[in-house]
Amino acid sequence: MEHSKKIAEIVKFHRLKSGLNQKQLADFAGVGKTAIFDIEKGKETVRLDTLLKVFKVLNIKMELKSPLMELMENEIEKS
Amino acid sequence: MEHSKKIAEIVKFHRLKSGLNQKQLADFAGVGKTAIFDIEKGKETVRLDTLLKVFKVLNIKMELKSPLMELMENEIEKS
DNA sequence: AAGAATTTACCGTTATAACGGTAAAATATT
DNA sequence: AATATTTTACCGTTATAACGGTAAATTCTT
Repeated sequence: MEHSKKIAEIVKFHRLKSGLNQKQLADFAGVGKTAIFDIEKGKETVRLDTLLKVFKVLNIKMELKSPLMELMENEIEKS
Repeated sequence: MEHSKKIAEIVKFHRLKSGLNQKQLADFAGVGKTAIFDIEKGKETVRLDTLLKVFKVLNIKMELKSPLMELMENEIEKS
């Protein structure tokens, strides 16, 4: 499954579990109703800040992982 | 630290470890040089697809986490 | 220190994300 | 089945992301 489809599923699931409709989630997140609709339809071209506002309301955390990541954390703590 | 600053750091670190300059990374990712510059400056308003193209080149994976997530995976495997 | 490479910054142009309004379609409720 | 709620879809407007060009500032190399 592509990334945005997974995001779509996750957002919709969390919204429903929170007992919100699209408009309510939009208002809580401070975005337009269209943004929620688009995200849940798997739109790839949403802006990061829009997505993050929605994640915040739904208590979803974004993590980045890579083989180099622990190496990076070591270098940062040295600084 | 805010989200986009962390993203900025991570992208820059990975780019340098890959031995690429901003233009080269931009070309590999199929985005403009300005996009890399903006991401590394912590711009929040980048588009998701732009960010994901860059992540792909740098072998960075995006994961979403939440308390509800395992519940969701269970429900999906039932379907 | 001089020169080369890279990054930062600004610009004008183009494409389009975000928005709210509206209405039809789909879903849920009674 | 009828009604209410929610979602989907389309629209026109506005704001701005993405882009490449350019040049100044910074960093790296010799």
